[in-house]
Amino acid sequence: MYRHLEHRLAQRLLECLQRRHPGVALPDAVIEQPPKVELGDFAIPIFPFAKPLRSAPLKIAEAIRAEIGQIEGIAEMQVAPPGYLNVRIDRAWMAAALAADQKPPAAIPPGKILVEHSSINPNKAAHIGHLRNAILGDTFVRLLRFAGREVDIQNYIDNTGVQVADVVVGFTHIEKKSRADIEALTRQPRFDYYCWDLYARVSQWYAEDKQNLQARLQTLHAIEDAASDTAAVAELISVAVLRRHLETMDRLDIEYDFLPRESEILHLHFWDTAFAKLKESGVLTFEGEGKNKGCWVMRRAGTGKASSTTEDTGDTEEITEEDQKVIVRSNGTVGYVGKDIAYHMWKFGLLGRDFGYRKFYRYPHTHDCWISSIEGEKDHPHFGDVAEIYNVIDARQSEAQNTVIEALRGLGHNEAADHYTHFSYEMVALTPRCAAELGYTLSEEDKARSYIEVSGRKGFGVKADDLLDQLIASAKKEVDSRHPQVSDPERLQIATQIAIGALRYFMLKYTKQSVIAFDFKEALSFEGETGPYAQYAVVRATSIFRKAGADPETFCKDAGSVGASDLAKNLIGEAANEIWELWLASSKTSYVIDQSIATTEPAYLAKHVFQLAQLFNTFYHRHPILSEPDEKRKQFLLATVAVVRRELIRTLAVMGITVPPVM
RNA sequence: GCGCCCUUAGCUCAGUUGGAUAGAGCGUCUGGCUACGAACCAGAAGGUCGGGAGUUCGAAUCUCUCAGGGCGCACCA
Repeated sequence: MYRHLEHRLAQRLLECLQRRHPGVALPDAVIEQPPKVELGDFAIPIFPFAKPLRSAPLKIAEAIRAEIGQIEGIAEMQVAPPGYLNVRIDRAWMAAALAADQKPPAAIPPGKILVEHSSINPNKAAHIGHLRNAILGDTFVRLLRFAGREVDIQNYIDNTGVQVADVVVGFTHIEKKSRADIEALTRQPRFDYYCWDLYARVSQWYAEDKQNLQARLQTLHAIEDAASDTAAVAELISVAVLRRHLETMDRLDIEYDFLPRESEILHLHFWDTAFAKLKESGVLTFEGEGKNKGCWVMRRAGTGKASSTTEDTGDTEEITEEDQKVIVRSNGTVGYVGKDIAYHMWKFGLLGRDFGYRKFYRYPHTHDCWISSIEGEKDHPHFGDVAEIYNVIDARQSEAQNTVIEALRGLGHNEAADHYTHFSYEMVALTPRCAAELGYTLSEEDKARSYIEVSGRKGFGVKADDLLDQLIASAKKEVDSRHPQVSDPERLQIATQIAIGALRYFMLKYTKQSVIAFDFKEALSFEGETGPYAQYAVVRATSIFRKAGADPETFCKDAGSVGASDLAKNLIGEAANEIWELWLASSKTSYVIDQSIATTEPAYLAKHVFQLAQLFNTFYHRHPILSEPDEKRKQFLLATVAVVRRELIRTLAVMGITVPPVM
């Protein structure tokens, strides 16, 4: 509702000014919130209009106030020095709409959106860095779906790269395991943990003797031949680890629709098709000399002149060696960026080829996750060919991402490039204290740092499942002591919901560009600005209704529970400001979700959820509800609780957080 | 060397398109449970928004500059 009113206000303001001053070019009106509720609900700074209208801000504000006329949902306007127009919402009108859960129609842009996230190398257990990626991506998907968009979720699997090859080397060269041995191991629980340790050992083994790196090269080469035994082993390992990753993410209610794999990009000749187009369009040039002799290269993103300033002749200008990105190596093999270009052409439906598909993993509620395959099943959903994409990939890969975008531009697909968003975020590192707790010896230099980067190669990091286990155990202890009368399975269920709430909120409360310095103490906290804080507010609200013998879901819909006159009586006036703030905050769900999408910043939603919960807790303490003697007043207070509860549950759900019945 | 990002309270971070007195959480100190559950609330202390210059009616926010930190810049992914 808040969003709707804001739009209406902006539109009417513009109309009013245009009527008064026909033909004058005016800046867009900025609508913000006043620092205090006492001042009003919207504040419009009039200063930007002073110059073009050659008049004092206060005078203009006064004129608008007098001439804008009646606006539905707006009660009054006040001019405030030095030049604001403060607008008050018609509180009873807004509250009635909110109580009835009215949703004004919003224009939904057409076209499907593809969100790619997680994309964990299938060679070892997922760690906290991967959790940040998956939680950001999954939350963004939920934001888009809340806004009415159709979304496909993809998780790109690099199953033919060095990382998988390294673990294969570990099994075959260090542990000398047979294919049957490995197959047996993959059936063990948490096979990904086994690989985590083995991967670290392999890195160690390479460091011991550079000759050992020969094994990596041979293995890497053998994997590319789909018929080889090595390829079969790699497939065995990568599929088993991938399955573990899906299980881990499933614990957090994170699901995928499709898992495109690099092996299919290779074997279904996506690259060959892309390569031909890239050569034809001149995006790729062949280097005849220099250090990149024999390679096909393109200009690295962000180097050289902007494409718009180059002459239209399209001559392939010389790219200095420094600015060259090798796409095809001199031995004829294609690198990661090249495969990514082909993949992204496919995403936008620009390649003219498709994957084979088969079912891979079934989520509860009969949702299937599909995986790429060479042959594939006859009937399958249609993937790719989308209007917009978001790639949740950490900030370190921004240059590679931009190179892919530039390749699309070079191919003439500007529209696709414009709808390609690198959803960039910073890594999760460990505080020195946390690293020490994990048993790592730190150099003096490291101790002085504010954070230390995790390293899969060294086996240095916090595994996702371990963190979840710890969170659940910690929450379980609390629930056990608070609710001894509840059955153990139920207590575990509650503890799990709390753990997920804590984890997801923790990963979402930081803005994307902030490096998270991970610390168990903070991550395991259930107090203050945390998920459980918000969950607790809902539990309290639910509890009130339980004791009142009413259903919070239907309370407001039941006709006559709270009449318009009661809303007005309880909401209008200075004394009601505090409760009104709570209603106002509850009205902002769509507004905040729009902002989060437009800025690709889920933290904005997290902040809002916390603020709403905080306002509710304050209200809760100040206003005893069940003991309220005035029955009409009591009904109003209950309606307030019902509305806040509904919006908290809604916004938490967008963050992937559910609320237990008690906690 | 080039490119991107960061520097706000003791610590960890918000601060949306430049707007009214810069905000949270944690920690510290002081209070509040005969309960609509204290995983909570009230209050206190704590800030030259890294330094400097500029643009503007107005700058934590934009520009320039200096200092400090991080991350990229492979025929790796």
